[in-house]
Amino acid sequence: MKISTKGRYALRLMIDLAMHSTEGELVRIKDISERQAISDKYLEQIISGLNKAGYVKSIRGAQGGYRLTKEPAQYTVGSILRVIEGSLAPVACLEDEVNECERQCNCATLILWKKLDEAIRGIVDTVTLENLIEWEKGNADNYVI
Amino acid sequence: MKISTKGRYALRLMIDLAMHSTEGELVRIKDISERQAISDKYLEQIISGLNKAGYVKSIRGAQGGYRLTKEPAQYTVGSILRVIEGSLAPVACLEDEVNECERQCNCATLILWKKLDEAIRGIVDTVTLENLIEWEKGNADNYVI
DNA sequence: TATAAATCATATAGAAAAACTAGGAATAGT
DNA sequence: ACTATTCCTAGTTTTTCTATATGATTTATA
Repeated sequence: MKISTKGRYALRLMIDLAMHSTEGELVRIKDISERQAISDKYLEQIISGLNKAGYVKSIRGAQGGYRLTKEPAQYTVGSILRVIEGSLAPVACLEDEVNECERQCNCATLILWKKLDEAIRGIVDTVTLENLIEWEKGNADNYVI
Repeated sequence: MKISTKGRYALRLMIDLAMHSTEGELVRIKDISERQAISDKYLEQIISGLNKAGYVKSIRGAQGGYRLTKEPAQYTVGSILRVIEGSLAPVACLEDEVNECERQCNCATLILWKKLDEAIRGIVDTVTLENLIEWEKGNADNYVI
């Protein structure tokens, strides 16, 4: 019941990107890698997924880099995590439109999983990248004081 | 971000135990294994943990078996899952009393993880084994109709 | 046009965790 | 004694996670 390292890195990557590209400047993987102390090759893999999902725009070649394609408020945490981790449902049988589990007709735990799924979605689909940035700024202030 | 198979089996085991030991009768692993279609050796491992946690009482030898030690309403889903899976916190840095992560002072995502953790606990620490049994009975009825 | 700087693509290695499986010891009722 | 059961420990297989490695492709710039 853990968020993967890849998912956590993806959020930090998006926060970093948002905070270092306020005017749409391009940000290099290498810089994010250094600031966040995450392997650049690993970040490449992660951002590749975000790129294919259309969450970031990439420019290749020298002086290239990445920038967000939307305003931070337009990204929910859940949308980012799902690109990287796949479904955030707590059990596999909630993932498909049609539940193919043969037990579902008398599966008490399914009700539990649905409640848990709702609770999780209530957070991840509500909190946005903009919120994360606000919090990051708030914390930085606290840190100074 | 998934509940493990072991955790799901543990809940089904406890539900089965509760429903087949209403008067405190002993229930054999073999019977649970057959009813739930789960390997008996795997169930042994799982119930061993529950036994050590004092959640079930075991009687060894012929005519032996297991029974619950408390009323179903006394077990939260979270307490059962934690015996089997360990902490249900969505990130490791929420597990210890003292957060040792060096980033925590300016970690925006920590606020997110705390919210997510609260949401999860709001479900797993509220729903009890008794609730699961009620739902199981309710579903069984629906199935008949 | 050559060079350097960047992303893009793919493969693979290593470690850790998950999901079982197996064998036999200990215990207790008949 | 015999049988039925839990208890204990180790091992095995599979999968997933995390990260690294290599090189191709693209593009700005000297």
